[in-house]
Amino acid sequence: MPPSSLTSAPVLPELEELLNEPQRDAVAHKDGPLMVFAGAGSGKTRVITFRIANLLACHRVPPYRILAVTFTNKAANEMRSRLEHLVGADVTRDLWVGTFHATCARLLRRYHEVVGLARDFVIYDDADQRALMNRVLKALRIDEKRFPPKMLLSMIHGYKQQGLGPSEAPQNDPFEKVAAQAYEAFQKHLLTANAVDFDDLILHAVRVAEARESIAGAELRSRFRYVLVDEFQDANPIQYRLVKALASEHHNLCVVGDDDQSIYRWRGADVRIIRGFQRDFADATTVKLEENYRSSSNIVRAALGVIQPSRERVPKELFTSNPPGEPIRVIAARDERDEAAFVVTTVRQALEHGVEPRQIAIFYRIHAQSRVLEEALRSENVPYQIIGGTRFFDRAEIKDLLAYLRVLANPRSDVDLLRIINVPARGIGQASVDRIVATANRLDKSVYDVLQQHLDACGLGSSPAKRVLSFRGLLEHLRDRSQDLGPRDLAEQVIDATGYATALQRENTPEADARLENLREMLGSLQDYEDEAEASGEPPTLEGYLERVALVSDIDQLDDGGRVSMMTVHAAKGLEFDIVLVTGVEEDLFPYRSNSSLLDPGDVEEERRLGYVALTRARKFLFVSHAAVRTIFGTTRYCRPSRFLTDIPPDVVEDTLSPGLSSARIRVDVTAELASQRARSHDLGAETNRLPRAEPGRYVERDIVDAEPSDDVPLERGTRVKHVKFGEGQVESVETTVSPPVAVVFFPGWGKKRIVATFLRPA
DNA sequence: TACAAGCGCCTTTTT
DNA sequence: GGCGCTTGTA
Repeated sequence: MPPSSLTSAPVLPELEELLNEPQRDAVAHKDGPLMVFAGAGSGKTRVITFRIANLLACHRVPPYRILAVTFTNKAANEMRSRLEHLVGADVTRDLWVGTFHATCARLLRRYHEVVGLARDFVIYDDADQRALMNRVLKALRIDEKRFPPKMLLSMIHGYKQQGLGPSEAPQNDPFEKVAAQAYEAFQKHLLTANAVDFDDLILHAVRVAEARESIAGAELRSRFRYVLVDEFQDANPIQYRLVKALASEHHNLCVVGDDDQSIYRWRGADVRIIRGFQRDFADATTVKLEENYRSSSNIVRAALGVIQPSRERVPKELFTSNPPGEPIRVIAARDERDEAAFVVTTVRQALEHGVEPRQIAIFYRIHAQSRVLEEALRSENVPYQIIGGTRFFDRAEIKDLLAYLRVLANPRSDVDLLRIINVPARGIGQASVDRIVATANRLDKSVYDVLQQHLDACGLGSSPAKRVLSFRGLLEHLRDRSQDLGPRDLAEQVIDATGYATALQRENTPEADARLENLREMLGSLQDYEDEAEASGEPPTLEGYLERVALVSDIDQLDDGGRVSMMTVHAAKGLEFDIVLVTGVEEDLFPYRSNSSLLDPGDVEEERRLGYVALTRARKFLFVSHAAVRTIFGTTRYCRPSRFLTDIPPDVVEDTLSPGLSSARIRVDVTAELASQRARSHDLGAETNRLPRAEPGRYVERDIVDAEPSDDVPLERGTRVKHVKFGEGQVESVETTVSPPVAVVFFPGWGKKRIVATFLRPA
């Protein structure tokens, strides 16, 4: 359809307030490649949903010809529900809205034979992959010490993201040769098991879509008249290839994103893809949304201060018409407990002033920080919920039950079968399992086939063989039942007939009770699935449930508004709150640096973007805290305030002391130090991100007591102090970024001296 | 075979 | 500090 035929159509009124006229035309009516740069808080999701709604409502594009891809289920659900509001559920039902993986899975159920899979293939998660890789290494006699499975899997992951098959994998050194060998065997086993991993979902779909000579390929390339991608800055190369292929016939590829919010480089996202889109599609229209409707202008300015030193960003001028609002509060705390005390006090005050808990969020860089915060909140009876963390479907008992169900759906899935062959314990030991697996490898059969037809070839003793036979009988029984039972009832049968429930009841411990409770919760999740399937007019099937579970990270967090939220900054992307508290804003924690590795400039850039994401989540109040001493992973370290703090313009900041520091017998004036650090960095203009610089081995591991000043006067600029050798002097400045803290003191007759604070006494 | 003590490691996380 | 994996012992 030529662009001109679209432009005469009307536009949904809601789009008017968000965009100026040329932007509106482009988003609502324009065909061809379209790229929308949407700054934080600028209404990104609104733009993409309105484009879809406009295509449906004003241009009469059939819904099944539109594909909208997201990265998370949450984003997909949200988009779908917004569209239901705009154009009605009966229209949106036929839209293709989903995550990359769910969309590919759906396509592959249709085109499975093109890539050699059966229709009922199963999806392996990370743990399944590890189990499979261990088996592959054993069979190939590869030394796990020299070639850690984790590293091989990550190399394979890399190849798949580049679209390289086993035969195309590089083989330049011995390591790569082993990796290529493992890759080939790994894929062979997946195929035998009729299984795919997450990367394969995309990769297989790309293979189908790119196949020049195939009917399926041609069909797929012309299937979608409009393809839209949300959060495009998170795309990895293979995902980009996929959407390019899917849009190759109609050229209506619309991508929406913000390179400043690209925070998933470590999992393959390549920010250069969004930055290079205009180069790849010379005829693309670019729209920039630069007005932030979310945050106070102080918050916007603070966030801009953090992102601006970034070197390679696409130029954008984020602005807001909102009033300045409250200053950003930067809190210097003594240690992580003191920081947590500050957080709790602040949250309580907000709640007492009538702020709803759902409007308050506490962020941290890594999960390990959450425990101390949790304890503090719990002791003060502040209701909280943790978003993310250990996932329901990662629990052992849930994975066990799922493994049973997956074996029933697809008996060839060896990883699942081996997981449950002796769970609950039924006397089939490692030795027996090894023999069965060796036989399967030798005959090139699945383990299930070996149990069925080649048990005598395993060379088992008579009593192990008897037990294996009884396990085989159990599986047969359950497979029979799976014919006439719904997924939920079948799962209940599994829990009973396998003796799993009995084994847990016999344990009679709180842990076992919790596991039973989790199993019941999973039955609830099966029930939900059945109800939903019936409501949408589809028959509930075991396969349907398994696919859903494989592609959903968690049972949807019940979003009960009565709790304060805690989460990592990564989990916070896409959310917004009136009050945000960002904790642990210290060098080596945020930006994060692991014990071993140095920060390369690319890492710092990504951490900087992460900082930008954190700050832009706040609407009205923003608190940023750092501790002078932090115990994490069992060791205590001295911490300097993050370089990002010095990038926040000083005039939007108000420095604050934590409860611990303001009541300390001696006050080491951290805030004054921070202020002077900030003043210095601003003298240097745009180079602010250079200060202070990360260096290896900076942390001193020492007993925490050393950090606590032994004196009882506030030690800050102007304080009169006495020193054993130099006599009386006056403090000029205090450095708390070194440990123990050091003061620069002017002693008449001696001049300026740097003195460790503990050697000073009040004059 | 099963359980317990010991070692080593440590982001972020969806799907 | 805590989890997962390995090794050692009953």
